[in-house]
Amino acid sequence: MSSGDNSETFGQLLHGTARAWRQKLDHRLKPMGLSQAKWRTLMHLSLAGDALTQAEIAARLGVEEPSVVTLLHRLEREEWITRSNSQRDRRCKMVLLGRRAQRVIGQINSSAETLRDELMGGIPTSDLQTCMKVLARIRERAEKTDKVRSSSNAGVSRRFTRHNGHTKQGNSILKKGTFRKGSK
Amino acid sequence: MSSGDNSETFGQLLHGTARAWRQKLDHRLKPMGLSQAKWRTLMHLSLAGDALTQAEIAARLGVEEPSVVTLLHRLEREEWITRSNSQRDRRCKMVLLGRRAQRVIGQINSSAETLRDELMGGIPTSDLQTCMKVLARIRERAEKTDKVRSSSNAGVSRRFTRHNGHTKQGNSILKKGTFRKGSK
DNA sequence: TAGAATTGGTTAGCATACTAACCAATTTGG
DNA sequence: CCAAATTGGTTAGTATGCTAACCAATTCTA
Repeated sequence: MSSGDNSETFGQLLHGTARAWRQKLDHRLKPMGLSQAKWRTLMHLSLAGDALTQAEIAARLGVEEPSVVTLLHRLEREEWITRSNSQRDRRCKMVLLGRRAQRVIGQINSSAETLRDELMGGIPTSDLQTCMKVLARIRERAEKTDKVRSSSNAGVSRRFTRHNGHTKQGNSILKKGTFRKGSK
Repeated sequence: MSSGDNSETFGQLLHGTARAWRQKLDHRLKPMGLSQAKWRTLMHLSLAGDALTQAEIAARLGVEEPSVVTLLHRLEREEWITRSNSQRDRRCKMVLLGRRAQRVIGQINSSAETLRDELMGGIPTSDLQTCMKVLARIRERAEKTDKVRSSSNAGVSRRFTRHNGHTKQGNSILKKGTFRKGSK
């Protein structure tokens, strides 16, 4: 019981605010067939002005790659984006804004911007800056990986678990690990 | 382009911070078989010190009732809580902390509190207060229902859609609406 | 240059939250 | 008192995000 034990925890407030904002934006973008997640993806593609790989998109969105896969599937199905194989690296798929997106991207962004202004308008700039400073500091700490104490068994255990055995091809040799935990 | 066009939008920062916090807490609570959503539910039950209805829980968590249903199912399956029918109101289910939860609730809360201190420690109290003030103001605005302009057709359209036709019993008469949008 | 490690992408399975639509029970207004 | 409205809870379907495990391609290294 050290710091914020007033009526509401800082964490509650933080999450509640983020949730309310997301909900509001989702609601505004819905008539255009979008949502916050989709809009953010398109926005980053638009900002980049160029094709991006899925890994780059994941990094910019701040989410994991598997999450991006489904997201891009939906965006592709609705023809917001196009995916093609890279020439230089056959592992990569290059993601491009489709025509449909290019046409309405401005309108979409301005919706998000209007909301931003509605929500933050009238709040003193210095307060906003303080707030952002605090948030940035908290996020920075939260993103630091917990000291994991991986002393004894590092990459050893759990090598034969296979909780779902979907070995598409008949390979019988396990490739072992490939851990990739704190990628960055 | 009025307010926050620096390197990162306020919204991005807000969501990123909330996400990082949640992830971190989930990670810490995982060894105890919990997650943020579950922990918050147990915490509110513990604070109340008494049985709560599902609607009350939803309100305190700040989520919709259908979300609570699944959440409570999981908590019940894992024996963190108990549900029983209310005597006074046969519609209600009273939710109680199970023994398992009562035993470890303190430990769980202190985990969350430790994290809170780690993330917010060293930040000037006045900065934190400014930040909370800003967040509260933003949330308040975001939670206000968008003026919906429901002038012409209010409860009329979309009455025969039935995108999923799961009429458990054979009733052929539609009960129509029961809208309940901005309940509070 | 061959094997190991890394990197990009995917699938399966799960957690969390939503909306729309529904039933059952209770309250309310004529 | 009875019909209408409201309230508590549920189900179906979907969106978004995660981790674990995997394949294919590329890069690194001994």
